[in-house]
Amino acid sequence: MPRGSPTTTTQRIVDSITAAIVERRLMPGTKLAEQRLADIFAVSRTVVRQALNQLSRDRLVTLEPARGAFVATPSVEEAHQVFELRQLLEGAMMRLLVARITKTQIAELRAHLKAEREAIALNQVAERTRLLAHFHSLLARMTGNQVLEELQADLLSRSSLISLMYQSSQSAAESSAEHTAIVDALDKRQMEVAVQLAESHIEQVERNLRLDPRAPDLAEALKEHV
Amino acid sequence: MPRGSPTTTTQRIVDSITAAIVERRLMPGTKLAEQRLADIFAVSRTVVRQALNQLSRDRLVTLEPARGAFVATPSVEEAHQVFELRQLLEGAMMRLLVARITKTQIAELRAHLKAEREAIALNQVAERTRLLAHFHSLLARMTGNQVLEELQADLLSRSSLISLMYQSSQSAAESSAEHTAIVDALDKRQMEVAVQLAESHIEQVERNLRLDPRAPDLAEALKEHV
DNA sequence: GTATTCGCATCTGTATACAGTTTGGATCAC
DNA sequence: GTGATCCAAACTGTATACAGATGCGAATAC
Repeated sequence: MPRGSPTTTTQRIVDSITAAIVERRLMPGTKLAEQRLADIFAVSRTVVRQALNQLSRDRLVTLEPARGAFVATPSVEEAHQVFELRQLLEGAMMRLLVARITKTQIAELRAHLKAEREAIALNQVAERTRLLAHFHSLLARMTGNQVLEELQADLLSRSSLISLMYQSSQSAAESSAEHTAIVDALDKRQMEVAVQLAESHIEQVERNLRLDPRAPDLAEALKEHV
Repeated sequence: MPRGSPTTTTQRIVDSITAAIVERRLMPGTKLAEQRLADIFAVSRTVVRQALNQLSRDRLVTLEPARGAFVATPSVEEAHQVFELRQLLEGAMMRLLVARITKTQIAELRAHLKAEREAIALNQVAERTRLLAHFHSLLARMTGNQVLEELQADLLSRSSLISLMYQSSQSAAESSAEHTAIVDALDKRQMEVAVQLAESHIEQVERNLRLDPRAPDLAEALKEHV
């Protein structure tokens, strides 16, 4: 059981804050004061600090010495690096999956794709966002490599923070179509096609971000000196 | 500055324990009692606990509820997954590096290779082990992707723990020769050759481990029930 | 002699207390 | 009226205190 024990108090708080960040209820740069969180979760600052430390290792929170914890504001450079890594990783995952994916797993993916399309058709924004990200979790899980799966989970939550910071102009329908193409290639065991599709999909996701250096850097300059 | 601040007290302790584990001064399974560490480092248990939490996220230490912290004893399965991920990742790194590595970097790698050979010739065991691992850090750094570099650092320390748990029968000279072949391929921009060499190198490292399921599983069974 | 149970010592998990730093505002000088 | 300085409130970082759990050993029953 590599991943932390069932549901310790600290983990509960980590999960709660993670969800709040990913679901855009906490915006990047928001200060996370220890005492306030302690009051909210009805625990002592000790436990809150542990949670904040974990979140900082996940890069969802940055800790500034003697100043406190803030929801992370990933730089353009970091954003690019996260997506570059995802591109490498998901390409590599395709090579694994073409060799070892089962018919059952393909069916599971197809069911997921259907759910994606439904959420898109019904215009359920939160749900479709969740599903579009979850597709990538599924792929990682299907490699059967838990270390890889955990890494992917980290990268996905960071991606999520990045996407909400540099709003994406990507069409959900387009994304879902790309997912479908990837599953088709996997189903037909077309390795190079799958790799190519997976890599260009991530590239597409990145390209659709507003990675305009001006706005975010201004925000960061602000944060540094105010 | 993604990586934690310069040298906080906590980080000092994390680094110290990490070094102790990697340099085989703390064997897998060793109990890390909080008060003893607090005495050794002349700090309170609060700080030690923070360090242990970080180490547990790096998978170098496992925390058992109400029982304490222990130097991790990675399972055969986990070992395999770490190496599988490294194989994917380093293969992918080659694709990046063939495209962007500079002559200066190649020269740096060649200098490193020379140092490897010297340490091997002089039979400096600790130094040659360090250098053989550092080669992989260098490759990661040269991608210019800091997120990737940090991931690689994590995987390398885990690999180090794994190697000392399942002693490697690998010849250092052979490893170094494989490193040289990889650099040659990068120098000549032979992408597929470099990828192939990098992947088979990691495979070779894994194959040379005593991944005998009996011994370690027995040790773990022990740990669970005694 | 073996096995089981009870109790004490030790250790972890959490809360609280205290010291040092940062921050924001008010006061004062100009 | 504008700017700098100083002070107080608030917050972080660390240590300590306390409660609960664990584990080991002695004592007892069989």
